[in-house]
Amino acid sequence: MALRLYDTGSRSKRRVEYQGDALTIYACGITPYSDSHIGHARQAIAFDILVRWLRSQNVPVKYVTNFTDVSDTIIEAAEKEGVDYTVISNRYITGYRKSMKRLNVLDADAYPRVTESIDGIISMITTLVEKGHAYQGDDGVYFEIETAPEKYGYLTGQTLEMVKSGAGGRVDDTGIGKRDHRDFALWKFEKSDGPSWESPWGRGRPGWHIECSAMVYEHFGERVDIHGGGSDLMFPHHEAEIFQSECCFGIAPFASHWMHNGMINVDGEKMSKSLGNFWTITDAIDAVGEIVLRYSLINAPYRQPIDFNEVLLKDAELNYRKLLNCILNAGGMTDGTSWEKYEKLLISEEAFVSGMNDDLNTRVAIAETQVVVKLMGQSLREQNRGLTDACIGWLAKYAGEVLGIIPSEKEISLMMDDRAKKRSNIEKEVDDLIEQRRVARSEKNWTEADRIRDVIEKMGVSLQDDDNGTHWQITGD
RNA sequence: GCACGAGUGGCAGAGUAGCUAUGCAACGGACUGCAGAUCCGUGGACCCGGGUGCAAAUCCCGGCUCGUGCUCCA
Repeated sequence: MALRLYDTGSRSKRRVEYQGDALTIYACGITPYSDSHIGHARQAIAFDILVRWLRSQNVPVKYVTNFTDVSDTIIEAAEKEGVDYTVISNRYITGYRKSMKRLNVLDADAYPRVTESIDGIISMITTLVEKGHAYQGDDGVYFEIETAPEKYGYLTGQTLEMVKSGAGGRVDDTGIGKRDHRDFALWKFEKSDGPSWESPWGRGRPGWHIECSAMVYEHFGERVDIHGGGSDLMFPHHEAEIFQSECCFGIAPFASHWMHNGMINVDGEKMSKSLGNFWTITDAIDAVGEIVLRYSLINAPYRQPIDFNEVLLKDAELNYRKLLNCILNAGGMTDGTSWEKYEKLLISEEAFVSGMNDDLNTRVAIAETQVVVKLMGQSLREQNRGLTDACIGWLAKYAGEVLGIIPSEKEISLMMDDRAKKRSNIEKEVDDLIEQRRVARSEKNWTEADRIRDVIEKMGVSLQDDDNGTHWQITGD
């Protein structure tokens, strides 16, 4: 396979390979305790682009992403509202799925939930206890780091000693029954009346990390080709998964590639509720539209931090408008037009493909898309239908199918209808005004001509004067 | 403190040894009565100091600055 992907484990770009019938991808999803934010959107889009790219290259892919549908945060939210915890998790899962759809994120093959994976979780913990990697403490079952110290720091380069010295007071609150503060919980015993399940060690609920190991096993077996999530999950979450899965099944590596997307800052600061610079996905979509949001989130390659700010959004919006206008001006999408006769398009294709194969460089991919949009602008001007159709074919495949930044054909044709309707509603009036303006212009009455132009533009119409007279079109909404 | 990553034109942001990134902005031009839109073109950059090379933004060493992580996190 031509795709080279950065692997956090080896800290290098490595060729992607797969062993079974399909390439397996697991991404850690959200904990649904509040509205999803643009950081969640970025993570989902990064993996969506990975899946779309592989599929467009005819690689069979199985993609699974989970919901951590039981957690302290969910339980707190439920208590606050006086509802069952499932009310909270279901509400935000529904909201998340809805947002993903709007952002053109394709459905994963499965969305497992912790609460539906309890059996698998218990069975993994049982094995870990039997093999001597886990022990029961006063308040839960813990994984014992000292039983596999060589695995510590695989993703983050941290050593056992560093965590002890640097973590300050925070390590005190993570469980009182541990032998070592770096051990992590596999099963937490029931404290009050929160959700809990029977287990060989007593009623309780899973620790945060074990769910993903269990779900990967359930869907893919002992190992997975690509595993990932936000870079903030590297430690401790993903390192904990490595301990659990590798020790449970006696295999290594658990994941061939670890893929981590970068975080989002807002106006140069970390996005957080307390700073008040927090964007939920729905807020962002309301502000700029769903595809512009998606465009802005793939403007930088997935590993780079993104600064979410006015300039980024303005840029994404402008470039998206250009793309969309070209398509609308060309009369919408056309089916299956190839571009192999046009050398410029082949060159752009080559650049796009090699950019994507180089660790999913969406920045290069977007740059090539912009090149093609420009070419299409020339083509429309010259009324070169063959080239225009070829450009549309290129854009449909690369900007549409791969990057997901073109609305569906259905939406495009709705936009076209809408334009046509608007046009026919005002056609007569505009034509009359243009005629009046033409007369004023022929009399060199520029004041009157400009006044009429203002009137026309207020109707949402833009005029173009050229040799053949005056043309007009509905301004992009 | 330790770990990981980053510092590129006015701005966003690719490139990782020799060949135009791209977009916005600026400037010049075509078109226009003017403007807008569109198109054509121009200039301008590689944090600092050393080193290796015919050649370094790109590799190596040192420094400075910034971001993130270090058991809530996408």
